[in-house]
Amino acid sequence: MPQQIWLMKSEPNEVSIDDVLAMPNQTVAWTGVRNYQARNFMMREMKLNDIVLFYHSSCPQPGIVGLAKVVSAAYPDETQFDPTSKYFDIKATAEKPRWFHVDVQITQKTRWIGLNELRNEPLLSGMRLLAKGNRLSITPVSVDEWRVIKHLLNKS
DNA sequence: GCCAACGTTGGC
DNA sequence: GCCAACGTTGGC
Repeated sequence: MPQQIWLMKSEPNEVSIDDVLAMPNQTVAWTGVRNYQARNFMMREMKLNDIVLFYHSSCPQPGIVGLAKVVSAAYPDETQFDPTSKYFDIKATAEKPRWFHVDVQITQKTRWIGLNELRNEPLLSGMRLLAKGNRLSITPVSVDEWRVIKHLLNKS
């Protein structure tokens, strides 16, 4: 499968792009996903070196704040086994883990492209992120949408 | 804090 | 398998 592009949401009060930049290798284990569709994207469709748009959600300035890439295959999310974690899942076992995730490495902090700016771009009207009622924390981005976003990034 | 929209759970 | 009730997401 050719390289794909993804948009991944993170809440900056949990893990901001600056938090990730401060981590070893600027890499974060994308734990805590508890939605099957988002999990399945990571388990079944993500490939090494896929491009990731790093998005801040549930915050005063929601939007794209950086670029990243997928740097691991999917593996079991340790937080599902930890009773003290808010992501603990009592139905998950080491033999049959429920939740998997990849590791993501920041490649570039970019300017902020706010939700409004994305919405105001007609060429992005089909973006899954912008679909009415979308709540998925991981959404695919088409090659055409990626091209438009790269263009936006090159503007001031 | 509100609330629309969606996903999950569990009784039947 | 249906679907009501409940929980979560996330922008505003």
